Amino acid sequence: MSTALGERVREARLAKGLTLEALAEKVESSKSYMWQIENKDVARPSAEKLQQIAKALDTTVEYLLAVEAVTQEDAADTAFFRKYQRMNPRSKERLREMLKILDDDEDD
Amino acid sequence: MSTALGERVREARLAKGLTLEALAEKVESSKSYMWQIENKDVARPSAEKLQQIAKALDTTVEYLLAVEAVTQEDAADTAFFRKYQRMNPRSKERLREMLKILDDDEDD
DNA sequence: AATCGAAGTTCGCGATTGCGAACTTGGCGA
DNA sequence: TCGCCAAGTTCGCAATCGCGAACTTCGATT
Repeated sequence: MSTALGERVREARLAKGLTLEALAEKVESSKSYMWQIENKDVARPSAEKLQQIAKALDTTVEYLLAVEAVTQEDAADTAFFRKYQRMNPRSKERLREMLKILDDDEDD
Repeated sequence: MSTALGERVREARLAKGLTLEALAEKVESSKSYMWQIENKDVARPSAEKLQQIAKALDTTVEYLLAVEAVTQEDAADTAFFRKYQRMNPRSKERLREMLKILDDDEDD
């Protein structure tokens, strides 16, 4: 009766202490539809809606949609990327440099 | 008559040398619908469909949906993340450590 | 225990998605 | 130039989205 998507949305919503109505407002949607997404397995929202939801809940569409269980690794990855995005351009640049070095090192 | 989404899908599809039909097959959809997404501004695909498209075209839902022009910064960010994801766990771990350090440094 | 409000749930319906199948276009070889 | 085939396009319809408005639950307050 509920999907992985539904469970993830609910979990993220509650984690932020939001009600269905509050989420609906952030997302410019209706609470009845937010409820359906969380509870009815027929609810397959449009990409636009889901992106708004992801943004409101501070995650990504990718994460919300992931079919299989998200591994620890995946979770760490998206968390990493979110932090990265919030950094200032100089720090980003430095991280990108470091990646380049590590990446080259991998060929051995 | 065509949207940013449509243009991005078309661009990515052609870049990979795919026909509408070939893309449709990868995505488990129809070529008529692929065409509509690229050409009709009423086409607002479901999140699931768009994720399959993003995967087939080697991008992200986020990128395909981005409303405004994607800045150089954004492009660099997603490119960075894609590379990061392909690295081995040890390298990832090291990058995460580095981010932590740089992140703390930003408070000054 | 009665009332109140906030959160969640159900229902019905117009609007939109997504598809199959037929049709058009354009390039190329005989 | 004609036929041929692949790629792209149009059309009509079933299935689904997404919403408003009413209804239910349930805890808190008196």
